[in-house]
Amino acid sequence: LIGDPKPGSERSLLASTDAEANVHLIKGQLEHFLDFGSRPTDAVMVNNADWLDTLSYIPFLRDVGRHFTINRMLTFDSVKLRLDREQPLTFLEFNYMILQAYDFLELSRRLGCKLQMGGSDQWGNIVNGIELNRRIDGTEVFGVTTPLITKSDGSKMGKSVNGAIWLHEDQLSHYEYWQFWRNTDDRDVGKFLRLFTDLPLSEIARLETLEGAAINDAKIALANAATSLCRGAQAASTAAETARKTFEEGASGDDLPTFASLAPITIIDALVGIGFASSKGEAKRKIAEGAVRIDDLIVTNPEYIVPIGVNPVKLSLGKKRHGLLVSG
RNA sequence: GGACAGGUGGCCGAGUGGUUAAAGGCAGCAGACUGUAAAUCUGCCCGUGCAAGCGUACGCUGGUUCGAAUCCAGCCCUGUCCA
Repeated sequence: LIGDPKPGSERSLLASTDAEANVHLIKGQLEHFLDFGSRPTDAVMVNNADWLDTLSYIPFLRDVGRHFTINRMLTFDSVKLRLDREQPLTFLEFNYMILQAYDFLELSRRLGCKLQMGGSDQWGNIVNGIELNRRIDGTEVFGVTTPLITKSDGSKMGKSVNGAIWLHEDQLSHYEYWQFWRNTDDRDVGKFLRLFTDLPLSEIARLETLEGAAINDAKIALANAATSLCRGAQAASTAAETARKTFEEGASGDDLPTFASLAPITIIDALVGIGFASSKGEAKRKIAEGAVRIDDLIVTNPEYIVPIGVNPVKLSLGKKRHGLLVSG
């Protein structure tokens, strides 16, 4: 219910019911990668509300707060950035690092947790937790941080940046997820293969040597492996097959995004309906730019009516975005 | 509580009475070139409409004016310094 200070602005506060719903969703996603069972080596997911909710302010300040100096807290990046930019930082946000440090203390006490891992932006928070354990309990715990994953163009692979890559199908279909990896920048292919797939390193080494047009094979391997891992093998092969049909044969696969209509509709409504354009105006502009095709024929007439029949109609925006218009 | 500075489109940031749907940059989308890559060049980038236009928009609410992002008043919010 309290988040890390974001660089830009204050976080909006989540209602506790929303936070709870998020917990379930996150667990669902993690289950693709971890086993939450009862065996000794299985993963456990805990809720820090279990200990944070019952904290009393004054005892907490006396026991934990005295181990933190403001001087030090002000030097952490998340805080410093806000202050340097003359942006507001509320006391609520300022407290986040203390609470995260305290979480580590509780995890160590309750579950014998010895290691905290996170992105490099969590460095300060993790170090605070390590020190807190040492100062209060005299226990030795550890932290590991990894560099934030960036693309070769310098942009972060975060959920807040545009073109976010969503783990959950509701946010991004299997096909689009596959396409994300398929469209990886050449320079990132090797890195992503290592980070996001469990392919043998020898195989990755081989794929990395591909150059020129052949590097596309490596991208396909990346897309297949990454999609299998997160979305399942079935989803990966369907997406791959759809992509193959669509891009290599000029046909269309059934995993493409679809938009259903009962009656023939205008090309503009079709573009908006399927999500290729966010407004009618944008749809018109794209038509004027010659970017819109129906069954691979460029549509120049904004009044064009798309026939909706038994067979799906392929609607394309640009070279990469394809979808199907179906009856229904 | 006081003094000063500020709140502009997804973000950054110009703009101090009309020619401002608001310069420029970033991000994004499309076209050309390619390999469903990058770089580069070009176009687009509030909504609606075929269009003229209309609607909405520069923290909020009022006011002045033929006309306000721009002037005035009150309020809200932020920063810096002071108490």
